[in-house]
Amino acid sequence: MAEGMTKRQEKAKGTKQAIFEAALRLFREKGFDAVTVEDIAREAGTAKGSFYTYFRTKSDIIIEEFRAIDGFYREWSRNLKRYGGAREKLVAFARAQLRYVRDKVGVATLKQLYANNILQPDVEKVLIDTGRYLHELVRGVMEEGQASGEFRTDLPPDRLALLHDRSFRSVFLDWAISNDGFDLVKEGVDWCETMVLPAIERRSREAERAPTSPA
Amino acid sequence: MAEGMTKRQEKAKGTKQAIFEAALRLFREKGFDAVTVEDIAREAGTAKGSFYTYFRTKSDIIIEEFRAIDGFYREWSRNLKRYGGAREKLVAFARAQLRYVRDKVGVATLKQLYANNILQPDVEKVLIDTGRYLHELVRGVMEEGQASGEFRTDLPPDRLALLHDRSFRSVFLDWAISNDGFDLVKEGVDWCETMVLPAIERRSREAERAPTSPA
DNA sequence: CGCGGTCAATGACCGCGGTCAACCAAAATG
DNA sequence: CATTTTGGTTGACCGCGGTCATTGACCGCG
Repeated sequence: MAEGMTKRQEKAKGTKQAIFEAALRLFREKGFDAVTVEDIAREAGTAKGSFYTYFRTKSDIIIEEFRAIDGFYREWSRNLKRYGGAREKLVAFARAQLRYVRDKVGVATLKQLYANNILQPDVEKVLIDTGRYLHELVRGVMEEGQASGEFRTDLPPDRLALLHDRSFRSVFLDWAISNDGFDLVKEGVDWCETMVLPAIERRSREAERAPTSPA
Repeated sequence: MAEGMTKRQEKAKGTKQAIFEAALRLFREKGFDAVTVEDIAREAGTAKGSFYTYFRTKSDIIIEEFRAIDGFYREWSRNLKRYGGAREKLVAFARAQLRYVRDKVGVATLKQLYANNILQPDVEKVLIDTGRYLHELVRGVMEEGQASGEFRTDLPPDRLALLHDRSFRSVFLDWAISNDGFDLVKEGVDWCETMVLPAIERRSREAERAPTSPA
C-alpha cells in the first residue's frame, strides 16, 4: 500500500476493495443477474450507496475484472521469443488468449463485457481501445512479420493489428451469443489460420514462401 | 388480413400492430432508452400489460424490426445475376448490405440488436441463426465460386458462408461499439477485400496449408 | 338464445438499478 | 484547541421493466 495516504483514503480504498471482492465472489456463486447491488453491499458490509461511490454501474465490476487480462498479456509476452517467426507467434498468442478467455474469463463475464461495451455511451471502450497493451503486443508481431517478409507490407502495422483484433472479436462475439456453443480455443485457432493469417500474410506472388524453419 | 379470423383475433392483431408501430415511432423520435413501455402503450391507446401480451421484452421490438432485413435480402438477391463472378457478387452484396444497415437500420437499433442477442438467454438468436435467408444467399454465392474455381474448395460452402457472415459481424460490432465512429460502408467494403476475400479465394498455388511445425 | 370456457386487456404491484440530500468523522486551517 | 472544509457513507426514494390476478367481452355449442 502507498505511504502518503491519510486514514480516510486508506479506509476508502479498503471499502472499494471489499465491494469489488464481494461482487466477484457473488457473481461467481450466483451469476451476474441473480446478484443485486444490495447483495453486494451487504456482503461487503457497507451501504448500497457506497457501491456507486466507486463504480458507476453494476457491470463496471466486469470491466474492472477484465482489465486483469492485460496483466496476463504482459506476462505471456515474455514467452514470445520462444517462437520462430511472426506467424508462429500469432498462432501461439491466439491459443494463449483463447485459453485464457475460455478458462479464466468465462462466457458469462464476456457477455456482460460485450453488452456493456455496446450499450454504455460514455464508458471507455476496453474492447476497441487501441491504447491497451494487447494492441501494442500484436502490433509488435506485425512489425516483425513485415520485416521478415512474412506479412504484407502494403498496410501499416497498426492497421494489421486492428484487422487482427477485430477479426478475433467476432469469434468471441459468436461464442458469447451462442452461449458457449462451441469450443472457443479450437474454433479460434482454426479461425486464426483460415481467416486471419491468409489476410495478413504476404500474398505469394509466385513462390514467396515464408521461411518457417525451426529456431 | 386473413379470412378465417374471429373478431377477437382481428382486434388482437390490430392491437399488436398498433403497439409495434407506436414503439417504432417513439424509438425513432426519442431513442430507445428515452421511451418507456408505458409511453408505448399510451401512444398505442392500450395498457402497459398489453405490451407484454405480444412482446416478451421491450427490445423484442428491435428484433421484430430487424427481421425486415430479410425482405431486403430477398429483394436484392434478384440483382445477383448482374454481376460477373462470385467475387463481384460478394463485394456487391457487401456494399448493399452495409448501406442498408447504415441508412435503414442505424447504429441505435444495431446496438440494441447486438446487446439483446448477447444477453437474452432463450431468444432465438437472429444474428447467428444459419436458418435465415442471409445464410442461404451467401452459401449460394460460395457454391458458385467454388464451382467456377474462384473460391477454395477445401471447406464446404456452409462453412465458407459462416466465415463470411461472422467476419462481417465484427465490422458491425466495431461500428456499434464505436458508436458510428467510422463510415460503415467504406470500412466494410475494405474489410471484405482485405480480410474476407483473401481467406475465401483459392490460394494461387496451393489449396492446403502447411501445418504448424512441431516443437 | 343462454351458458360455460377462453383469452385479450388491464393496472396495481414488485424488484432492482441508480440517485441524492443529509450526515459526520477526519483533515485542513488559524 | 476551536472552526471550517472535505469527502466517504448512508438509506429513503425514484423510475422503469416486467408480472399477474382479475375482469369482461367474445367464442362456440347445445
